[in-house]
Amino acid sequence: MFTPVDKKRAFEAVVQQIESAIYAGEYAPGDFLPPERTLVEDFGVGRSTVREALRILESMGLVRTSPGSRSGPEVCGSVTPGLTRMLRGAVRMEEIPVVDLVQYRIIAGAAANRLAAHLRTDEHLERMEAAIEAMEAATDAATFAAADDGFHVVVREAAGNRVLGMVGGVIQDATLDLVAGAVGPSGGASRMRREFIADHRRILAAIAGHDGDTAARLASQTLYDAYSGALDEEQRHRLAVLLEPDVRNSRDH
Amino acid sequence: MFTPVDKKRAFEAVVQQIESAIYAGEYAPGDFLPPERTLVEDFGVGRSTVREALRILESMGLVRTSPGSRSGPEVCGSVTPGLTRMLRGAVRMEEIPVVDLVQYRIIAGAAANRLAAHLRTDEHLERMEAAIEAMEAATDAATFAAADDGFHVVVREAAGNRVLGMVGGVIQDATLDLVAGAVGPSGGASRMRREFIADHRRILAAIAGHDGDTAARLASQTLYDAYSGALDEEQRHRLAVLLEPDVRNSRDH
DNA sequence: ACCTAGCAGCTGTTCAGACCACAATTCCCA
DNA sequence: TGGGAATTGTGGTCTGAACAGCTGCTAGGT
Repeated sequence: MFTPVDKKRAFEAVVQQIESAIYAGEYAPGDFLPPERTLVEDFGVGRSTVREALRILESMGLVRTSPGSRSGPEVCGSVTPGLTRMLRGAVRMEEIPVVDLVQYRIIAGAAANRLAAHLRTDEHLERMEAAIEAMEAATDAATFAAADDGFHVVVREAAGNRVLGMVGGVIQDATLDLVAGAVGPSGGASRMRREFIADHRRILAAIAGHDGDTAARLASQTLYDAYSGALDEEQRHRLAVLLEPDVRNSRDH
Repeated sequence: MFTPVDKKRAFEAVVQQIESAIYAGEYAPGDFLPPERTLVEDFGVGRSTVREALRILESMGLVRTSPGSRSGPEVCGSVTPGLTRMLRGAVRMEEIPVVDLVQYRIIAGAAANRLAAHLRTDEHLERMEAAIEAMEAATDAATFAAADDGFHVVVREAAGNRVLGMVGGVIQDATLDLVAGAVGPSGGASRMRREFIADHRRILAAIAGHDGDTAARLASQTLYDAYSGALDEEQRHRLAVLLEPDVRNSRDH
């Protein structure tokens, strides 16, 4: 019946006020908050309180501070770096298994490719083609992974779903080092890499042909092939469930 | 050629050291960091620097501080609440169109139901049944929406994917007021509500029968039916794309 | 008139010291 | 032996100060 009374710490109240102001649109990305010393007067708190609040907002990716500015902390638009950082931390804390990330990529990737097949413009196709050519031209694993990254960015952009785009980007960033290690172990063994590129060409062809089913299926399969090597049997099963429709209805109960 | 020199701020170095120590397992969840004043001596920095670092770690969900403790900041076990909080803020700030949210719910809901059909336990089924009964017993729209919410929570839990669960929860919260307005306009017109409940029963039956395909298809259709009334023709098309496999390959190019 | 070097002011960053509120611990007295 | 009061260590807050970096203006020279 009783709601727990929130004994707010001062800096939390400051965080909430600034956060609300940003979410309410009073400060657009690129705008500047008042300087710290002004915020001290406005909020009626001490300097350290304001600074701790700003540190929190900065770690959330809402604002950015840089010395020498004449205008105060800058409100920045993208929160994704902070999200990526925290997600990586969650993975490192073993709070989120890697297989969950891969599974999510398969789910979201299939949907994004399906949507992209319906909604893509010719400009998207050109950029996908450019990304594939960058993959072919890559000499080291990092560049290759970055090019692959670029391809999927364009796909998500073509899909036109903001949630899919934002979350997908974060998950992709968090798994970036995985794909680098999985597909291209630096020099040699470029067969897997060529196969990987060929997969992307097939996906591109399906998207170009407005064939959402094929694009989704190929994208899922390619992701599965790229990551399955690093997973054990039970984890692979959890991924394989997503690849093909069930053919057995209420059989294995 | 030259890489930008990273002029670290003092508190960032402190954050990194503590963060690494936690990730390295030197501090297990439940352990206590040294008190602030001790950290001041260890790092050779001022108290405010240590405090700003602790605020960042706290906003990431890694540590938790409470006044009066005799042991210092506590290392938290779960980073997920912080991640969820930040994701929720990001969704709010991005001003994501409603159709994108619904589209995402269809995508993620289908996948979650498919996975749940394979991985659910009997306990999950009981809780889903309880949620449906709560929907039947609901008298006002808010309670009804909350019960529906609870059903999907169990489904995501049964699906066993942390990312899907977390993102799905945030998006569901963002659309909670929508379903309340769409399905049950308070009193009267309970036909739509009964149909909605019947849909959930069918989904539950499919999950109980390990029929992932049917569960996914029903879940997508139910969501579409619930929300499509609030959308215009072009938006409905973007949703309908996800409902059934393409039967037309490279036809409408 | 134009350009440039230098200066002043504002910004964030860090430090030191002090005080308060709070909770756990300890100690003393009934 | 039990309970309450004093102690102690903790986080939370504030103040004042000094420093470093950037910006924008200004004064000087060309």
